[in-house]
Amino acid sequence: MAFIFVVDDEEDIRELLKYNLIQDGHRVSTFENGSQCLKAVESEKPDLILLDVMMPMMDGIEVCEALKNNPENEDIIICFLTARSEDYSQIAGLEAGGDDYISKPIKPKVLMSRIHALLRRKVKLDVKDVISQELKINRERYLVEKDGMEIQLPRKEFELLALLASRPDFVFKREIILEQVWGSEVVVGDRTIDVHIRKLREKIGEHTISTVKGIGYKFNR
Amino acid sequence: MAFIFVVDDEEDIRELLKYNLIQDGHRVSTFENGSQCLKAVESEKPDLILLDVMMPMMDGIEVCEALKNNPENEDIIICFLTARSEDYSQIAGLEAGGDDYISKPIKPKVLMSRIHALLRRKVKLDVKDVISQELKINRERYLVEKDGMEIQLPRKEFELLALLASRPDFVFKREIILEQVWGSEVVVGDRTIDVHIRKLREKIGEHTISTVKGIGYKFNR
DNA sequence: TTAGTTATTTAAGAAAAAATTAACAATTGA
DNA sequence: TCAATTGTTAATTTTTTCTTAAATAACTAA
Repeated sequence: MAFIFVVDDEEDIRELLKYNLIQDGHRVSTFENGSQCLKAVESEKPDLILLDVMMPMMDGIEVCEALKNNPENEDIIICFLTARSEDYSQIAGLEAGGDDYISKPIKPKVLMSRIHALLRRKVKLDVKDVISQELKINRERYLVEKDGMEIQLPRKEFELLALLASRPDFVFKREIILEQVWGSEVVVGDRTIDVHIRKLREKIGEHTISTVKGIGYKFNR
Repeated sequence: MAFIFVVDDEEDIRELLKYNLIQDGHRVSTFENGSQCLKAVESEKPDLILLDVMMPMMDGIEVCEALKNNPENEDIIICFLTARSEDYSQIAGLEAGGDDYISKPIKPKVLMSRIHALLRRKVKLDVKDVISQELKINRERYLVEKDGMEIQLPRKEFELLALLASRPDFVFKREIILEQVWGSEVVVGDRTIDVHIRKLREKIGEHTISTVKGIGYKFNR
């Protein structure tokens, strides 16, 4: 579902978080300090980093700043882990680029609902070509390859397809689709999605996208 | 993207720069003093050197002079790193052959945009002729060869073509085109791109460049 | 089965984006 | 400096894409 880094100097916390996150279907890497994490980010970018604020050597805020200084990392969601005793206003006020914070002691249910909320905002597909059976999506070239044939899709159709294909089999709710493809400000009706779905199905095959009534649509693997 | 040397006596600075440059896709070698750097230049020439001015033993200006004494190194871009307290006029006045300077403390974003600007100047010089089917682009001579016929293109048209042709099939967004061909400071309208595209198509053929509505343009392989 | 809800389909019109044209400004070079 | 070339803008037209509306079909649950 998502690729998540956990950075905390205490092993217990790392294990707790890892266990819960994996249960929830995510891929997880843990690090016991900031520099390990930064190094790892160079080779593979996670979707989200859970970052302890209080750590020896390099604190979470520094790690966050180091990350956010690089535009390539702007898509990574940072969520701080703070001890309850720490000053919230301080955390909230730091403009280091964090997206949220969760205070310890960590309640797994709270953690998970926060993570879900954060990931929902993201979903911004990575730039790599998503490949799925006889269908290839090339984000750089803005085109779709179906059985070797190149198909040019209009912008919205392309983005819609790219979104759905970013997580095959995952059902995207209509609201999420609107949020991701149209953006939160723009207000368009639900029918608009249908029409685009229809055009997509015409172009890339009826079976590739299926409807989940009452919920939304999904891309079939 | 480019091969960059970093010369600074402080390890922290070296690491910071290296980290950011690598993130940006460059190949980086670091040196803690001038003579190490000079020796390395003999075996492989970098595209750009980030050179601290204040260093024990041999300062950055001496290094620069030593480099520029050898005509073989004239293509290497030198960018000085200076402490804020140092006298700018002194730096600016030194005719040692530096191309730019960045003052400490270094803000990675500033650094990167400078580096981009410097490299943009360079890339134009040393990228060899891009060849694509019956079309050859000669960056040194600023002309295009179409079916053996030489076509002289105006500067902007040439740069636009050269940019698109540097990555055939890749869709360049309008904003990127503006950034690369016109530069980030200059503000020109989107229609300007259209007009240049049109002139290009007239001269080198309609099919060579295609439009991706809502996104930008691409050069067809 | 049937009412109620939700999705599909179609066609048409609105909106957005790009192409085109022509005129004007800036630059260059003689 | 003047003429020619190059670059930019503005206005208009054309094309493409997006959205809506309305009728129909499909599904769901009582």
